[in-house]
Amino acid sequence: MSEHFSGKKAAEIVGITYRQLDYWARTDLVRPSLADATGSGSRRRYSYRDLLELKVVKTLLDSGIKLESVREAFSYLRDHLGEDIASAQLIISGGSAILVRDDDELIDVLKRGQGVMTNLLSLGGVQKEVDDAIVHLRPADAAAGKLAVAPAKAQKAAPRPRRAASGG
Amino acid sequence: MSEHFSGKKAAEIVGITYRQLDYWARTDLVRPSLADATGSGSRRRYSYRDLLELKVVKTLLDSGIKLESVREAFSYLRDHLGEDIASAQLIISGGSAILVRDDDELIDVLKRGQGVMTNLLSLGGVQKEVDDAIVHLRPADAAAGKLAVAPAKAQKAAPRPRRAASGG
DNA sequence: CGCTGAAACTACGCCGGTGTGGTACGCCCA
DNA sequence: TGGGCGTACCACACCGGCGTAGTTTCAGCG
Repeated sequence: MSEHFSGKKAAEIVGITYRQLDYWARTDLVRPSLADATGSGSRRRYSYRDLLELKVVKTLLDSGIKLESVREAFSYLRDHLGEDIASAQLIISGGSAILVRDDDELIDVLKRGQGVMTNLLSLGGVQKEVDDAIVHLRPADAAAGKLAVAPAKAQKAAPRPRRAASGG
Repeated sequence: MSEHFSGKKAAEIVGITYRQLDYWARTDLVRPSLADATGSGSRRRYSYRDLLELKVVKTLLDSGIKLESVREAFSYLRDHLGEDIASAQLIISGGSAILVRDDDELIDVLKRGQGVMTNLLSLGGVQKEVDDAIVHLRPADAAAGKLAVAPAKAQKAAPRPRRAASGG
């Protein structure tokens, strides 16, 4: 029933316009992994994991990153991001990106990157925001706590929906 | 003779197109502080300090930051950036920006910013790059070391030389 | 099995940030 | 004071990333 999210819901939850969601899907940035659009009238179905990705994109945009850079960062993210999202730190710099799990490691990377611009994002916070938004936008029944569990599971069970990314 | 830089030279040194330099000057992002344009045929004169600002902008752009965010960051930078450029770390996040001088302070800020995107730049490296570029593009006479002094002064005038620009 | 509403699609426009190319104007030197 | 050259200016175009409006088509219901 509610393991998936419609396009509109997804947009609401992560705080973007439908137009953005649509554009990102078409241009291969974040596609619904449960059900892609198959023409006019069909329906996209976003997974919880997709919401996380959408939220990361939005967060990056809000912080002043160009969409182009976000695309490049994501080609890296998809390969290296496992289930343990909350504890990871994402660092992007131009076209490159790095994932860091440990705080000390993070500091190390920062010091090494002298002179080079570095963009940093704590993924744990992103996940929390999405969870909160889902609960807030819940139509009553889910407020019963059902979905408060599902997200935790979703990140563990999520297989990797691989789509053909066309170049970058 | 060489305390200032023409528009074209400035663009060369920092590695941007003249069109960008022109656009940025017109739109009030980085203006030549020694002599602004007063109409067609006039000449802009950039100071060394201006070069640093230009280079910071370019570095931010290269790292994937939107020009709009750069503008906002600079309105903060101009107020708070003193002489001690080399030891400062610039952190921007969307519209806000922070300057950090100390490494521990930096780490503190990063941890505090859980979930919020953070963009980080070490200004010391930027200065070094500019200095190198100036030397490399020198037409002989300046290679005599005249200008190698002026930049050095800028960073030495600082009250506390915390971290030398050697790292990078 | 047909209706209907929602969501995907299409077409068009806008704006910021630049590339290109041509023009006009000062600055410097003779 | 005039000539040449460097440079600012101007007009035009383009492209990405959307907003807006209108159209098409499917999903799900009765």
